[in-house]
Amino acid sequence: MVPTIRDVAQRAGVSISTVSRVLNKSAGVAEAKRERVKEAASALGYSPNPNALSLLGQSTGGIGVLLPYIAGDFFSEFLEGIDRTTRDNGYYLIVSSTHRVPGAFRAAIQGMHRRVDGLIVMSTQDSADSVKAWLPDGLPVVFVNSEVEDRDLEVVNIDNRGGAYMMTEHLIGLGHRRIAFLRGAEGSTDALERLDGYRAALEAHGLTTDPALEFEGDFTLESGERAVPAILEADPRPTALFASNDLSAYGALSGLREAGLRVPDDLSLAGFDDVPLARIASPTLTTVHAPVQEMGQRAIERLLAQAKGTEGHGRGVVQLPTELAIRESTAPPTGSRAL
Amino acid sequence: MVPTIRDVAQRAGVSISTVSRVLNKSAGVAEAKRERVKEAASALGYSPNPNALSLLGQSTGGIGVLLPYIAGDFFSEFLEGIDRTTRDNGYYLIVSSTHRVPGAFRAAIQGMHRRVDGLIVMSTQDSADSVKAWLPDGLPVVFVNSEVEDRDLEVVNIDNRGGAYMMTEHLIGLGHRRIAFLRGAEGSTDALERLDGYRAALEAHGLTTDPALEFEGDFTLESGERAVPAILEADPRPTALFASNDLSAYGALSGLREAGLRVPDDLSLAGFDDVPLARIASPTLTTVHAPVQEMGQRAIERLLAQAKGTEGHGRGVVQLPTELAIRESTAPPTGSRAL
DNA sequence: AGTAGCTTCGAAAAGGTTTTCAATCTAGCG
DNA sequence: CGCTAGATTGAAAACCTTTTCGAAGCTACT
Repeated sequence: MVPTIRDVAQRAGVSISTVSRVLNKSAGVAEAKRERVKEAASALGYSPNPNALSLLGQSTGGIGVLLPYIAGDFFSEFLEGIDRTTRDNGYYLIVSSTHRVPGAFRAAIQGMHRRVDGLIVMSTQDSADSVKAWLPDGLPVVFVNSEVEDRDLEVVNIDNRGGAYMMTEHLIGLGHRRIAFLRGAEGSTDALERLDGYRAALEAHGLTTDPALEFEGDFTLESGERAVPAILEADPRPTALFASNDLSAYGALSGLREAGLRVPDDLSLAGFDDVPLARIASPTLTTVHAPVQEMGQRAIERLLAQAKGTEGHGRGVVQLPTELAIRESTAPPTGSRAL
Repeated sequence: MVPTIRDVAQRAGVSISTVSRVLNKSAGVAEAKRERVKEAASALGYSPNPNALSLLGQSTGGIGVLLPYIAGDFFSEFLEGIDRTTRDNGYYLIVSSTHRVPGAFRAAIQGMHRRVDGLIVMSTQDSADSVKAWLPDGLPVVFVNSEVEDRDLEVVNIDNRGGAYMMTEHLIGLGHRRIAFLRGAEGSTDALERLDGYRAALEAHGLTTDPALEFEGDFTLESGERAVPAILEADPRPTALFASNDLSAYGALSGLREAGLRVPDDLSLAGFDDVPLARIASPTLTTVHAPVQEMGQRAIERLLAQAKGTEGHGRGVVQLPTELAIRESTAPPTGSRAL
């Protein structure tokens, strides 16, 4: 059986109050007893029952993380970023994924209630404001990669719009005029913001946005593969494809290869996220570098600050800047020249 | 404030015992009161405080997962496999990673103690038997991908040795005679078993193992890249490279390309794991398919069975079979012909 | 020497729940 | 009508810890 404070007290010949006092370094206990208690505690390998602590209203020591998925570079990198900082601060991580199932969010929050001191929520489906409504009052929360209206919520976002804008400009700069876009998952905020950046850049450069150039996708490899035939049938055929994320870009790459087209010779291809393999697999992928691990770190830092009450400053939205990673998969369109 | 059972009792005009009885569907409560209690509970949005439950010695509802890392296809796929089954059974997931730091394991276990009903441990560093020693008695545990001697421990492994053996045979079958091996992380069990399978296959086919053909690596992209110069300097130069995992295989691929060599024309390349991109990125990678998600599922199923006491059967080691995924990156060596 | 004040420590409450035990009430049977 | 068995319900213990409160013992000052 696991030792309780009572066992320690008995072994040291003192009351449980004294044991508690010694172990929590509070007020005066005679040196002799203090020694005996310490000895007894370590001999028994005692550690306080965390449930009892939580029940007393002390912190639970848990940080909840709610994600759409766990697998995949994007989410797992993010988790990794959180994990380290969390543990360094003596917290542990409770993770749950929703798989974009409606209602799963609510259930997950319900389940984490009173088990965690704070929550990091990546809600790509519901807006932060609506999720906020299911949250218990007073629970510190940091939203990540989420759409938000209430300026009083803490949010750490990646600058999706800016990244997509830059990438589109890069393609335009290479001389592309018909640039197709492979959309992300329906209802996802990232997907929308990236699309938005793409459109804005086109318009800023005097190119018209064309719904016929925006193809359905959902961030998966398969969706990238599936989209290729339709893209190739567009008339006139686009000279570049900007995919909403790297994974679907690779899917498209596979589909293009099957169709006998070469990248970037026949078609330029760009992604978003900068997964580790993007700079390795051939052709190396031009993409928008998203600081995912950093996003995790920032989120957890702000959450801990909030939980410890040392907040006050810094409410609101943080936009982490993205960077272009220009690699082999983009080039000037055949028969034209870059400016 | 969050409602407690007392609030429900008050609102329904009964004692807390009655509320508890109604909510736990135990013995007879008059129909009228039963109704009133149910109504009050749902009106208040009451749910029992999980800490109080845990304190009573009931289950905590938590399942702990200890991994070396979280990021990366291998680990995150594994987590994903666990996550779903866990949630479907009403448990939640506590995740911690050790980053292969010595001692981190012990600390993590300490932290999870009494917060979880069971543990899934992927210990690539310490053997399962030695980890078992730090575990609290009576805590259900399933080891995963771990070396084990004690036949009474529950273990779910991937057949690393068999997979590496098959892959090596595949390369030999193509006509390769000098097959280099890129080792995995120092001290990792997977790494050792895969190396073992490679060596065994060589010997079984009358080829001598040669330490000069076994190159240092640690499962990372970078280590694959770094190893290339040494591999190319080996005399005579190997005609095939079998990397301990896909990631380092891609690293090697990048290094090879930099050196001006083509895969598989100048050198065949094989990996292990079968990450999603392996069948997409060019050239598609010949690799050993490891059923990682399934491993997660099996582990959690056996753990839950153990926790619920419905075990009895099935102690011991389960080896999940691996399969060859033959793709473009392997071919007969130049100037020779396959049998 | 008596007492005020401090140090040291134990008893007990609180936190939320389940479960056991005891009590009350009702209905049925003789 | 009286008694017993069964149904229904509430009080209280137990889980483990921290913290408040109060008591006891001691020192030092008047």
